Amino acid sequence: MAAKKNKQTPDFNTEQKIKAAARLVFHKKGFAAARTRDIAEEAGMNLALLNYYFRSKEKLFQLIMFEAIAGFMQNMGAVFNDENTSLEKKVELIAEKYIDLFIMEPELPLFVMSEIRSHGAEILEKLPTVNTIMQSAFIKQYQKAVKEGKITEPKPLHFIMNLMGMIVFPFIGGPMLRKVGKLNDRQFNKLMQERKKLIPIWVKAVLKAK
Amino acid sequence: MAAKKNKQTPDFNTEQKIKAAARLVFHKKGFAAARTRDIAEEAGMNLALLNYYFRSKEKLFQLIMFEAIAGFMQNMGAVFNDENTSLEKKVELIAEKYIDLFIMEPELPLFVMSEIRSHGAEILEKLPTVNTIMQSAFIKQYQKAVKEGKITEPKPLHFIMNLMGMIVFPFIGGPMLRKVGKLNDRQFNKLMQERKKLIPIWVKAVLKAK
DNA sequence: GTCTATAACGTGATAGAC
DNA sequence: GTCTATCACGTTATAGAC
Repeated sequence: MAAKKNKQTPDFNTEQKIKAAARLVFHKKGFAAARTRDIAEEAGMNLALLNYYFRSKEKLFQLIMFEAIAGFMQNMGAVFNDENTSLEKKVELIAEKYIDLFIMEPELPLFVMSEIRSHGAEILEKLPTVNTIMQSAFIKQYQKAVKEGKITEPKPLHFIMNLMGMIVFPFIGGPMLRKVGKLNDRQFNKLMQERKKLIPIWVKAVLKAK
Repeated sequence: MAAKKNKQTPDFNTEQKIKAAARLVFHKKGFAAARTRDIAEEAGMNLALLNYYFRSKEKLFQLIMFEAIAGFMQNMGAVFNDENTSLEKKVELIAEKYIDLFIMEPELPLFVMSEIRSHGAEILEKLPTVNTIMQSAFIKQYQKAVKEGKITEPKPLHFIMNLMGMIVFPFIGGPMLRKVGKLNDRQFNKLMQERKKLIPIWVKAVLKAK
């Protein structure tokens, strides 16, 4: 605390400003379409600063991408592997955490999926969770429930596709859905809030469908 | 029929070759990351030909984009507006047509969604169906079923999100899902084939969930 | 119609003054 | 640390020979 440093830009320094601007522009346009000049302008400063702080567009992108992936992971991993929560509870937690995340950063899902398409393997390598999902507590619980006849669809992958589809698609198709339903941002977000409660109910019905 | 023309490249002319190559490259990389040189090389010919036939990268892209959108539409529109098929039948038709389409062109959904993000409004204007969905026979049937107590969720938009999410997400997240489930292309496509039958069943369960 | 060579331009990155 | 000016390079597009 004490006294503020007597520098020109006190609280949010330029490095943070550039990073915030980079996140915005990269998420919105993707790596290839984003121009370093866009980012500099968005940050309200000169292009040269970007290279001064981050060396290159590529380096800056890696940073933003890593944080985006980390955002995806921190939710997933812990929930999936917790042996002390039921399958139902896990679904509730995943729906709630992801929808909250995507309401805050609506461009995140499409950004990550698009960049995986381009940079493919390199990015997927950085997702350790991806390799462990099929051994998680979640999967074991699912398979147990199948054996006990509580679930009709035997393949957990179908279930994951359904759950993630219901959660992610509205954000991927956001612009189109706003147009279809003539929704403004507030109305759209309200729908997403509803889905936090509804998805677990729907998913439970799917599990017992036949 | 008669005799073939005595030209060098008989059946598939260069224009078609370039278009096919452009579709491949644009779908895979998106507009910004795609280079005209990539397209020319993919078509097995020189860069100059591309400009000779299509004037510019932008023009060629517009063409590919338009066809991609048309692919989306021709399925949608007719099915949604047919007053002589039941709600259940419509779901079956949509699931089947879209999954067949996406198995043939797996990059299509992510391509269209990504480019809508970048080019936004301009592209959505070209989707007349988008504006008419909420007045379609499909929606009227849905609302009627809600009134009759056959459906618990009153908002058709939630239903559309769920249906499209289940259909589209596996292709959007294809690379990730292959990794998660350690699936090769054949196994992945087999899963998608299964989903053609399963999605209508699941969706029916969702409609009655409470 | 198809090619090679090159022009015209946009973008990422750096030099150097302040 | 921050700016302006500029370089270096890759990419789109075109000119012109064949």
